[in-house]
Amino acid sequence: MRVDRQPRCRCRVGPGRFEVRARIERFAEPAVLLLLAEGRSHGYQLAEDLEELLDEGRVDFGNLYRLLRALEEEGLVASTWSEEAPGPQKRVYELTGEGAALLDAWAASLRARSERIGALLGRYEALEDPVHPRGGGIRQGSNRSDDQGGEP
Amino acid sequence: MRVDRQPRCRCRVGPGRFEVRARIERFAEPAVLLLLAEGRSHGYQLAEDLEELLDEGRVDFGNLYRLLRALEEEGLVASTWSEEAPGPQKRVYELTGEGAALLDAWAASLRARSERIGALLGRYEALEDPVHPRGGGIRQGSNRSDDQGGEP
DNA sequence: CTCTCACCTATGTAAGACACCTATACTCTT
DNA sequence: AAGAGTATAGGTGTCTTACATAGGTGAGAG
Repeated sequence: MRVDRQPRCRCRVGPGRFEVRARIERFAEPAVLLLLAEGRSHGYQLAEDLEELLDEGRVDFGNLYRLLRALEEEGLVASTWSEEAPGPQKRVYELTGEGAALLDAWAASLRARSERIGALLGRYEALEDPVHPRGGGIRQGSNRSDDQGGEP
Repeated sequence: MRVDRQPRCRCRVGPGRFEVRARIERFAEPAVLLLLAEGRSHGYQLAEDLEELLDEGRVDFGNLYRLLRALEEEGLVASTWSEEAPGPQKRVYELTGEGAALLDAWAASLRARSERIGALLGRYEALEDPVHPRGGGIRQGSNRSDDQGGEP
């Protein structure tokens, strides 16, 4: 009964090798709002479009449907059960004015965050030290993890 | 006994007005690693530098110290109590080789994430609809939040 | 007809990240 | 002695989310 939870942000996959997923909290929200701004859609379809837009692994259906219902409760999206559908029932969502305003706020915040990331990356690039494998090298020497038990 | 917790990601501050904080999860970690790559430092000093680097509100000391201890436990940073200090004792941290490798991984992931944000913003800009107050307008009509109880 | 499978929606749970709060101790000024 | 600034640390509740499970519909296969 293996668990092997995928780590939320990062994990070490070997000596000097790490997997990092820089995730934006609640990033699914602006993504969904954008997709709905581009046109009405239903949960399952949104999940497929999100997969392409977010470029992460598979989207979690459970959380997506929860998000959609929460958005509706807040009046940011509105839904109706599709009538003309031949297949199983679909709850079709569309953006409200409030939802569009929230998308605007998200866009502004994302732009600002992107600039902050750029600033950090700029300082990272400016490091001239021998520090930096630049190609994912190992270089794990100088691990002086001794003597830190020496509180005077 | 007011609580008024600052919202984690976003909150509505009025009709059609939202405050959004697009946060990167665990963003303090690459920031701390970068600061230590630029030079050894101690917790309190890091907090001040982080404030400038992250451009968010005040940094939470409790979580920062917890992060530093966790990083040390993983061998990503190493600490010693400063001897020559005139003030109260400081635990001075420096980056290890493993820590530098993690910083590299973070940088790569942040770059990728930044591109994803750019892609989303590009599609956002491409919206030609009447949707978009562009100046934080209200426009909250069409909130057709009725009839969604009509499951056939 | 029944079975499987793809489509579509939904709830439960636990781990992880974090905002907010409190506590301790040292140093220097007033 | 009191107070402010520096420096480190532990506690806790809430939000976000990865993973698990469940139920309903329609189409095609056996």
